[in-house]
Amino acid sequence: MPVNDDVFAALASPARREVLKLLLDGPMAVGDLAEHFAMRRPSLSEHLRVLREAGLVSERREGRHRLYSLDADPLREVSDWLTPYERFWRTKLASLRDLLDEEDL
Amino acid sequence: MPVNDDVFAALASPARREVLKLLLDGPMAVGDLAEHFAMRRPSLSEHLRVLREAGLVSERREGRHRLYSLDADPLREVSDWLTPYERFWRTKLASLRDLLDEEDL
DNA sequence: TTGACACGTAGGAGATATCCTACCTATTGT
DNA sequence: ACAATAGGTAGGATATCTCCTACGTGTCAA
Repeated sequence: MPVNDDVFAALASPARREVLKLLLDGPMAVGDLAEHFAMRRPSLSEHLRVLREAGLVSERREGRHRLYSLDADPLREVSDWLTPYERFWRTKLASLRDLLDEEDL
Repeated sequence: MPVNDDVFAALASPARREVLKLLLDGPMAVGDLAEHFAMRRPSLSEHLRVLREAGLVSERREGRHRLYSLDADPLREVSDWLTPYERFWRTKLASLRDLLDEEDL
């Protein structure tokens, strides 16, 4: 139930978060993903490996392509991890709204 | 509005996530925080610096103590960042429920 | 005012991350 | 069968992380 360290570590890289974002539009082959990055493909492959090992993406072979798709379960765990912190920003928002309400007088 | 890279980088360390967890119970001095860790204090100071620069904690000097408190705003941004991924686990949960419903026949 | 306390900073060692080039494997089209 | 395509692996250079010890700074208490 606790979030695996690998998930937070995987999310620490902007390139890997960008991969996840691209996969929001559906499965994508490595070559198509690569077009969105300045790095060489082997570097992207490494990022994909990190994402795979964190359980954030999965791979399906389709002919000579490899389609990567989003696996969001670990992100749900991150969301759960955030829960105890919610009240800390809820109260901030409440204070702000109170402030705005006063302004409205 | 996008999450700063520093926030995800800060969250990548289990020690730093543990600090955030401890601060859920309220502001704490460095010495009290240190009791929960095997590392030496200078290492903890470094982690606190990373958290500070990510805007996740803030420091208040109280006599010769320094009280650290949680600053959850960046975590709200992480929560916002997660939003587009929600439907990916929502549908998973829905599918699971459908499956269970069928089992119940 | 002087010693003890609470922390931070400096600097360095070792591990890990991130990028690269070169090369290997598997699949497809001809 | 063979060249081209898609993508991974190997290995290395450099940067960054994470920990350490040693030391500096500010504050309090006697």
